[in-house]
Amino acid sequence: MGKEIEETIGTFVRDRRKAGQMTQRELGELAGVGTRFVSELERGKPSVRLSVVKKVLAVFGKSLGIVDAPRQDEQP
Amino acid sequence: MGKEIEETIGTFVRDRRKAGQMTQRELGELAGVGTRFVSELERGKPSVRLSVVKKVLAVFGKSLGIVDAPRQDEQP
DNA sequence: CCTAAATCTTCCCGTTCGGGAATAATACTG
DNA sequence: CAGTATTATTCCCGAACGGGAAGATTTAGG
Repeated sequence: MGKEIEETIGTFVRDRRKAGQMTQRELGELAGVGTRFVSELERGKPSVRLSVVKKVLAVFGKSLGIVDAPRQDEQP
Repeated sequence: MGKEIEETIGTFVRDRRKAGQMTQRELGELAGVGTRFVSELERGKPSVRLSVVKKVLAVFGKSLGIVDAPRQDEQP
């Protein structure tokens, strides 16, 4: 089935951060969040605050939006 | 400029809830969250937990996803 | 209008998030 | 390998979330 949004966000953030040659600390400073949060976010921590996630995604020109829920019976 | 995601979520949830003839309490029970949270979510509370928002959106077959950030200089 | 339902607000309060620092574990590089 | 940079984990702790209930306020109907 589809990846959870937390995993999607984590993967996205890590990929973009690496693509930009940034360390977690640098990204944290840019986003105005702590390094521990960046680490946990990238690893898919399930319960995070929307407002803090937004700050990180904003660094990459992204935000959150409402999308169709992934189907339960999807093919891998 | 573009609506903030919190406002978008709030409006979406309220519209869909009304369309389904539900009260906030009924929606809360369906989603497994408190009525006060439903109220605050619908009114765009900025700092909410991703995991709890997901539970509410799931009732309507929706989830959250990464989208392009709304431009700052957009037309209304 | 008047009433009842629905929503909003406030309260107390347990839970947990997130910052910062320190430490451990992992990944790079020469 | 060794030595270092980066990342993960743990700790303490203040801040904030979210539940439930009670009380105000708004809305909807008759």
